[in-house]
Amino acid sequence: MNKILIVEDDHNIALGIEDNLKMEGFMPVLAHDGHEALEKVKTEKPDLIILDIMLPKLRGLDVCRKLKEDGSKTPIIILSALGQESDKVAGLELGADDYVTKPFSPRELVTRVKTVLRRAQGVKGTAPEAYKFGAIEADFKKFQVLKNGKEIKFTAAEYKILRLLFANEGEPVSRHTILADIWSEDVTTRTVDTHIWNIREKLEDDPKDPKRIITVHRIGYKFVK
Amino acid sequence: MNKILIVEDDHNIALGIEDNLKMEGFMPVLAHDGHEALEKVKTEKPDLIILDIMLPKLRGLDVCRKLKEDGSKTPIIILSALGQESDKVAGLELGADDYVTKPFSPRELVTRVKTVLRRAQGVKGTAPEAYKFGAIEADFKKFQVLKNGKEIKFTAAEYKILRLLFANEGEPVSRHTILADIWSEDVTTRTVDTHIWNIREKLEDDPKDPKRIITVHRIGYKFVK
DNA sequence: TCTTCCATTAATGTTTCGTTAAAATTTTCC
DNA sequence: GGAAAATTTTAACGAAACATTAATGGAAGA
Repeated sequence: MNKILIVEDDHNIALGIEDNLKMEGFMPVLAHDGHEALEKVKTEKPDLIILDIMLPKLRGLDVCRKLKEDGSKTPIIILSALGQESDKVAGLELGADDYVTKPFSPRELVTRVKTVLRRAQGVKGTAPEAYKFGAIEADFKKFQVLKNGKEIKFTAAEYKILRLLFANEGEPVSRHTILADIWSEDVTTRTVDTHIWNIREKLEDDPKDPKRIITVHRIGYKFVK
Repeated sequence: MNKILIVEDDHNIALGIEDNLKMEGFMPVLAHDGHEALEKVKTEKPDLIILDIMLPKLRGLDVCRKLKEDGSKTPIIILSALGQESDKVAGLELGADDYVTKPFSPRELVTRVKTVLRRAQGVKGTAPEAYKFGAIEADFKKFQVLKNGKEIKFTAAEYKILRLLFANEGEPVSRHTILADIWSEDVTTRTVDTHIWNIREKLEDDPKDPKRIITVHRIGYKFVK
């Protein structure tokens, strides 16, 4: 069973994450600041670290850097609020394996944890983080989507949906799956439609006649090359 | 008769599967989370495991991994929702023998169970949700059917009927079975006819003289290569 | 021949989706 | 901390897609 170190100063968030990971069968361990984090990495030897980038005493990025300096191979998922984009990118460059932006749904975090662990355990066939389809290049690690070499700006929600659709290229993803993965279940269905509409406006040549983000009536949406 | 372990947290789905397997002469055993599953594998020694990938406590993939680690040879069929492609792929690579995407028809699952059991003695090789008959290629996970390389658009209901017929290729499927499988309860019989008609219009070279979707008088319809 | 079952078409009813605007919320910036 | 900006969510309505019913004639089998 996988042990997961949660480095998070906000107690409520930490407990929420802990509960959700427990329910999924993981063994969570808590640390409230950077120093405690480094200590517990040694004593607990977790399989994965969930690291809030905004920490007291020692900044999350410093924790990340320190671990890598020490030669740690433990995968890291960064938690960051929006508007810390430079921090996120910096974190990824320091060797973080994934990021989750606040606010996130428990489900989303669990999905990322599973994905990163699977990847760390060397199972092939997992969704990559960079895609290139026709005129579109997407690198979700860099928060960057290019169309004909020009950057398209997406909002956080749009990124999350887009990444989900890309990861399931060719296959429809149901509204329900999108909702469950990205929100905590209880959002009106139409919200997804609106986001899809906005994504199409930015991504498609002709949003009225989409070629990439295809509606599969009564089933969901799918992304095609 | 063969003993089959159903690992599924949703009670209704579990009972539905159980009923259908019983009717086909199998001996179903239930487990509703990952820990119980591992336990029952030891105590019950099933011939096949039907495993929902989304489970509380212990993730389906971990159950799968754990079994293989323990050297279990018991075949596994994975149940997964739409849009969890990466999980499905990972599952197959972890040694699952087949997967079925929710929502599935009971009949289809039974067919898979039989196929996997038959295969368990002899040759290996997965034939999941994709079929190729003559000029027709069907990929139900992509919701895509090609005829001579060109896509034919089917509605959701048509897909379900088609998938049912394909899964029972060569054997007639009764109207009653179609109704029971695709609609929960009794709809007017004529509805099926209309859908069959529409499918023929799209699939057949000459809908008036069908070669693929054959009427078996007083019995039902069958799909032939 | 007679009855039952099926094909076929059109029409009606229902659900789902696209689209827009505006309200609510969150984030940014001062 | 508070105003402004950006984003997310809700609501609403029309349009499109789809499912179902109904009705008629024709084919198959007893």
